[in-house]
Amino acid sequence: MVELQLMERQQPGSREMGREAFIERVWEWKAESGGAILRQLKRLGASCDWDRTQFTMDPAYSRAVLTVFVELFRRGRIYRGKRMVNWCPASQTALSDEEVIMKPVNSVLYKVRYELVDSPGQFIQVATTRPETIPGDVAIAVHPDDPRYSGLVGRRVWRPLNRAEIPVIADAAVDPKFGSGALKITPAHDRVDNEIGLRHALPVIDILNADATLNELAGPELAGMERFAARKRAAELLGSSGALVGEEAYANNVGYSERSDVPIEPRLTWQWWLRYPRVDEARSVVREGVIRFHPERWAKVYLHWLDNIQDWCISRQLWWGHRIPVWYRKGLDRDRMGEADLGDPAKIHVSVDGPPDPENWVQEEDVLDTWASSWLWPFATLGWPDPAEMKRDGFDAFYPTSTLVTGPDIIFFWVARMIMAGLEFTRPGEPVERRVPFRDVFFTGIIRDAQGRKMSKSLGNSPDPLDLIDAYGADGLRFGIISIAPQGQDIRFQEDRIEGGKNFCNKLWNACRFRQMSGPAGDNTSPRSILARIDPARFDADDHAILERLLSATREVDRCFAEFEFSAAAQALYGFFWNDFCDWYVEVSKSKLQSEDTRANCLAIQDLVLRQALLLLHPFIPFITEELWSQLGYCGKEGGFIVDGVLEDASRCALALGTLGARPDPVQAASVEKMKAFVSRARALKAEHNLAGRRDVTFFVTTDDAAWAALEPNLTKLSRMAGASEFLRREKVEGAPASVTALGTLYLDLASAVDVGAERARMSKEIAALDGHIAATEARLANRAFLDKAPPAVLEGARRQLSEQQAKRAELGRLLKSLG
RNA sequence: GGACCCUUAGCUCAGUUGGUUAGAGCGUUUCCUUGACAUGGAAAAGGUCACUGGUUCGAGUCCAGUAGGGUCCA
Repeated sequence: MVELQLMERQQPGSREMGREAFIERVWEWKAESGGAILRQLKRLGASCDWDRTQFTMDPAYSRAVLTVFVELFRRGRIYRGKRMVNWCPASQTALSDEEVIMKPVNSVLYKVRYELVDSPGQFIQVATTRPETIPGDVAIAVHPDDPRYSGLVGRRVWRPLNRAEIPVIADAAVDPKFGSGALKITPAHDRVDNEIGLRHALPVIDILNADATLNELAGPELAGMERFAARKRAAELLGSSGALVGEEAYANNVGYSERSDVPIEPRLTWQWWLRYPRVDEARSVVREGVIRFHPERWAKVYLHWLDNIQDWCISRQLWWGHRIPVWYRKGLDRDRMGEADLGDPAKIHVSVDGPPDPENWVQEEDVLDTWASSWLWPFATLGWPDPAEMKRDGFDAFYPTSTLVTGPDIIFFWVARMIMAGLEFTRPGEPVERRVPFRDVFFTGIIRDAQGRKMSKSLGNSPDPLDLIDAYGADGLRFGIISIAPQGQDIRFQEDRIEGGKNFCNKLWNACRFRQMSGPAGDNTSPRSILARIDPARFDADDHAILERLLSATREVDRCFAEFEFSAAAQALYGFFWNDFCDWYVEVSKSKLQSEDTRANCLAIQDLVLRQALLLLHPFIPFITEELWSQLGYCGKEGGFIVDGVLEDASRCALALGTLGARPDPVQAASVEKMKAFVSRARALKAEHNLAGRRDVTFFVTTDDAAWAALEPNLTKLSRMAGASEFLRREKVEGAPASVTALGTLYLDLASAVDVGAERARMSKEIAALDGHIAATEARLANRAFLDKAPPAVLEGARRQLSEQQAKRAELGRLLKSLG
């Protein structure tokens, strides 16, 4: 980033400014951008312990990183070796396998023939996408069992570029089905070729410079050229010499540098390598559930990576980072160092503080891969390795941490490595349960844009959270995002959902405002003081229903948190608050508040419900809930913030209500569902007859005594809800638009002008649908096997359903007939 | 090549041991500014749950296969 910034500002690059000056620049940049991220988190309402922010380059943390290097070196897990690495020619550093991104590329496959030395005019043909590497060829390899080439193994061919004799060898790694079945071997520029070269003791011809231009070993025609220009030139040279037999389009995968997005070069260089510690233990803690992944399936990805783990290239040819704490004796020829020399204190010094006589030593120039510092995060942030600092920072209390929240894209980079580091370095000798860095790992979805693309700086498709907060509020953004973040799936960013989050906050605000306007505040300072204002003897069905729903919503949120289903929790709260509380209870409250009998109770119940709702919502929308908590007087005499409030789980809430004798009655609660449907049918009748705006419509009801007994005490509320002047019970009604409900048949009193045709059509449609359901239910109940095998509750349900359907069908048939 | 995920309303997605007539938000249509809220209320339209088989009394849900899309690893 800093290199980019320097380029944009047309300032001197890092090489010109030198190591010291460059590092200083990076610190400046870190101060700016690191601060920006913290500001974003704070505005989002993240409740972190801001006094404990740390950076991996801080002195104390840095000491932990170097200590780990020294320890791992001492334990024989770190070594220096000249091996194939992924080389980024743009930033001129090695990369780990995890930093290489494979991309499908449309390449050209060149078919090149190599002439046999002892038999001019006879050729062996190979296919390659990289003809510019031919000067680095040291052999042609074929599969030992390939009959086509059995007579050629051991003979020699002419290398067509930078002409020289090279042998034909046999190696089982060659795929006889690819191309012609013969492979050119370039040990300096391909991993597989390198292995084959080692097996056959072939020489290595490195034709590339660090910047991926070709060097003099590539021969006079290609030396000095850039690699892609050299590829073209090589093809031309092969063509003019007759070695090029043909070319065809070819789709293959090419590794790109994550750092600078150019194709990487496999390259032989001296690097520092780590043999991962605790691989088996890291496998078993996840397999056996000491650490649990959510969603669970990521464990497979993790285990697969561990099963195929390769040594980690931890050195980088960069300036910014933790400089490797290795010193070489002055005058030592590093290229000729062997494994044994690493243990020779006369030649090499490895320590955190450096050698006592620095004038005789030269420090390693390379720095560590950034992940070689991040993997220590769970304990290096808690004072490790210094016992006094560990005590001060609370290592004993906080390690292992509880839950790591992260993205699945860094499962190898970070999660797996943190687990291994924790197991290796913390609490030696103690059980794994004490050494793992965390117990649960929650993988978030990756936020994509509306087209499903990953957000990236180069696409410019990532919105600035601060802009979104300006437009929708931090709470709106939080609630919107969480509501579109299903467990385990990537998230498509849609701004209208963020707007939905804002609208929900607005709804919450207004509902609380309604409470404040409805009557004087009672004592809200504790659940006990609110319960003391509630008289269960005065409960009506709606009171039972809202308390019942409050408990079930709380239960659902409890469950969601236990299962890491945050989106489902937010949706449960949305539905409860908007549909159950606002759309129904607040509306019926408008009647209840008119009567002295029910008024105080209704206000107290609202206070109770709002208190619990705010507590439940607080983790999702912290700012607005904190404000409302204070406004509605829940904070108590001595102050107190909701963020410090205690959220009781569903069973404790039920217990508290039970103690008061206010346990919600499920039968009463269920009757409210019928009344909601009743009101809904009444509204629909009005709407169908263009009377939706009228508040003075009369309805007639034909029903039995039991249903009327349920309706009668609620008629005032129901009239208000339906926009009716009244509901009148009748024995018989003729020629009025009607609707069948569980509480009786509703008739719209439309003295004049019933559109008989439209009514008949509407009713016929409803009857047809019902007939379909009845037939299906009858068929199920007629099935002997169903009767024998289905559980009684299901059978009972089916029978009840059938009788309800039949009753409704009969009533609709009668109504249709009465229309004439 | 290997592994995993996805395919449900116009769009984005829920649907967790198989069990009444498959849900939500947004969008669409119609109506409504009534004293919490038009950032709102009411009503409505809209789905052969990708396809084909199988298991089962019963499948959006379980199994196998096919097609399409995505991700990771080689």
